Amino acid sequence: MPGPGRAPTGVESCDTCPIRHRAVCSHCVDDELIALEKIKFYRSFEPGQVIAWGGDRMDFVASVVSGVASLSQRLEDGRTQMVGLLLPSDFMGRPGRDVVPYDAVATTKVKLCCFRRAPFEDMIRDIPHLSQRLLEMTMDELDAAREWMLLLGRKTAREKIASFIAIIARRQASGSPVPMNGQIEIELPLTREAMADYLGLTLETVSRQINALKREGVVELSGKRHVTLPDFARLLQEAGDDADGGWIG
Amino acid sequence: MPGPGRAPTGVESCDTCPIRHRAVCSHCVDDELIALEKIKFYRSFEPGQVIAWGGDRMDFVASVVSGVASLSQRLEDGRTQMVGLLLPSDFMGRPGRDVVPYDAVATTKVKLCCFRRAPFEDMIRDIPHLSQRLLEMTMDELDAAREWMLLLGRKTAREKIASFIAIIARRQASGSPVPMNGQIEIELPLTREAMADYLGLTLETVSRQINALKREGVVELSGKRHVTLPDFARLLQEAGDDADGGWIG
DNA sequence: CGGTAGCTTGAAGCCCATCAAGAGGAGTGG
DNA sequence: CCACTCCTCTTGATGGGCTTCAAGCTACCG
Repeated sequence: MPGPGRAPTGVESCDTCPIRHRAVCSHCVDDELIALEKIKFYRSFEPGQVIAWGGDRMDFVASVVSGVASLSQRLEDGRTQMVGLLLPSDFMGRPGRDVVPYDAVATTKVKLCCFRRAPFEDMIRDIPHLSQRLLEMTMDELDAAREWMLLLGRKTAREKIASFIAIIARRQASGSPVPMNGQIEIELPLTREAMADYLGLTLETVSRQINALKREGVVELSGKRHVTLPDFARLLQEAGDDADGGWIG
Repeated sequence: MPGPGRAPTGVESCDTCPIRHRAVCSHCVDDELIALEKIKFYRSFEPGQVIAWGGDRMDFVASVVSGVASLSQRLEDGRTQMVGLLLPSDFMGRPGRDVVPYDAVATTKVKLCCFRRAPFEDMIRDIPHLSQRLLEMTMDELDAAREWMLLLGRKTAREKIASFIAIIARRQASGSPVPMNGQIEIELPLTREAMADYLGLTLETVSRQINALKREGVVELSGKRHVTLPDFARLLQEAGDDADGGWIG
């Protein structure tokens, strides 16, 4: 296991930050940003590295700058359910609570923009632009969690896999709507096992269903992780959602 | 189906409101409360009555004053998953969005304290006490949703039922921790079918598992809805959670 | 080359869904 | 009061989808 991810970074400015306009800081203006920059620092993590164990104290909150991290819960006997998938611009941690409730793990190389907890909590209180953006993002996460609950509770294994691929495609398109015609290329950011933990399945079932979709031409695989989608509408149909993907405006 | 639930209420004051200290308004002080009172009105709904259909415009947000309401998502073929269970003091609706993404249904007699959308959104912007409380509540809901995801994705039918009963017991204890010794009496606020929609099961499985727990003395039933818990620790054990119930500080 | 991590594939079995029938209780009206 | 209906819930029988257990495959790295 690699050591702690304290990054030996030089100075990095918010001006050139890739998530400047989507992260928790996106509504902030000049002096607010300067105040944030004073309490921020970067940390990097390697794939598989644990960012925080459930139950640990965590003395910072953070935005994901690049890479993918997951939040997981675990039952005593080891059964694991992923409950959050953090992509660039997503926020990690909860102001007002210093103990992490879930295991946070880097699933790819991850770079975090971290804010020390105490000053960040003060700023949440004092800077409406910050707390309002955090409220928006938390509500978006709640919507996503509820979509996810529908998947976990009611979809078949095949639908779960198709839904997952659709979710990744949409999030990698990042903002702009996914074109319904034309090829779409995506990179799965999770292992089969992590996908199983995301979807409430076993890794064997994940493998079987992915290969079933491949055999039927719904997806094409190059290597284990790279996926080509020849017909996104077909994928959505397999996912069991509405034609438009069931996304909530 | 009964008509719309516009309540012919007389004046009702926040001073005597049962959810005054837990709802979205709980941090508000004198003049803030007066401003809220100007835009509030009450509506009541009968069991089974639809509060809002998914896709509808909703021109208010609301706090649940009494009773229980549910939020549900539905796939095209009719499969239904409950994604929210709203008990007294819970908040309904999302500032900044006027279309409801889920079906909202009263599962018991429900009384809502409603705020007209537009002025409420202005107040969210202008009154930090309001937006900060809403942020807290939204984060609590997100935590609950994630606990729920673990249940949906990884627990057995038996564990789901035990977990559900434990959740209801805790929420009816409302704040104060559930005593681990002594009898606990609860009232199930849902039909078997609604429980099935909550838990990602069929109503037959719900019925079978409840009666299995009864046969084994984990719960006692009087009528269909009233439950006595002779040993709460035993119930938690059946739920598969940690000894303390897996609640996140 | 061996070792390991990630993935695929096969075989067997169990948990839960599905289909079906009936019991219990509340409300209605004769 | 009883017959009737409707709704909720219970119980039984059957089967399928997914898990579990097991083995082998592929790529990568020492």
